[in-house]
Amino acid sequence: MTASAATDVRASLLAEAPCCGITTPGGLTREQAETSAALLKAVADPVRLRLLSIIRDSEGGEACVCDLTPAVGLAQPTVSHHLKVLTEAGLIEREKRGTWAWYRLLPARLEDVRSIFS
Amino acid sequence: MTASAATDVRASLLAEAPCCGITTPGGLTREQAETSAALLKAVADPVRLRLLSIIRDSEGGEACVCDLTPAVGLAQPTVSHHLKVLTEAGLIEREKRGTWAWYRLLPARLEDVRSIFS
DNA sequence: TCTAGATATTGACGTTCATCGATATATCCG
DNA sequence: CGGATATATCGATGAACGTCAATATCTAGA
Repeated sequence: MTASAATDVRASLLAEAPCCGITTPGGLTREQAETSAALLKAVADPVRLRLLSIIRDSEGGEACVCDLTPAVGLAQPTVSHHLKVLTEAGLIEREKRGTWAWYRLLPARLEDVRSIFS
Repeated sequence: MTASAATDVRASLLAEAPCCGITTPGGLTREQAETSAALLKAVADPVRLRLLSIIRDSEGGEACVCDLTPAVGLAQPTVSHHLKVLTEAGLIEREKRGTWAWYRLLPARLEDVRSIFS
């Protein structure tokens, strides 16, 4: 039996299912779901939510690691790790000024998060 | 040294930090962050996003496990597990009719997710 | 160039999580 | 009652994750 034949078999089994009407594929493809879930995973952490919140409420809309580390009460490498996750998700950006690294929100990406559930 | 004295010491160290201005506490408390993160964790999974999507797009706004299991292509206990996570997060509700269990969205809770980033 | 301080990276450890097979529970029907 | 079907629970397993200590990298200033 070929792979596509197996797919057809499953489709027909679905059609015969006693409790179900038409099987809707759902508006979300596997790829879309994985993309959205990856973005949501980046914000589904209490420390990262607090980091975003602190950056947003900081004067000038930016904060350096020397602010963030004591504010969340975790070790500096841990904070650096969380900032990296947020940066790779496109939610914040990093600007190095002198010895310090300043982080700012990227509002467009936060809008992407909102749009997942709209 | 008492615990509160240690807190004072850390506060003074913060005030002395060379790169920082006023240390803003951020609009989010530890508890609020944990509550929001718990809700986000429930939706930060590709399978659960697809389950929500399929339920939303199903006729009558409800779907049974016999629909959902083949639709996501995972084992039935796995789907049951994800539905339990969504139910405990308050995002869906379960109604048993005969042998089948039907799941429906709870829009108010989805609004809670949206409000986290508004 | 050398030292000190700020941040990033690495490696390890314990926990949480997604998944599945086996099994239990519950409902319908003959 | 007994068999068949739908769903939930249990237990195990491997992967992903959060955290930290140690270390590396980079910059400013003497």
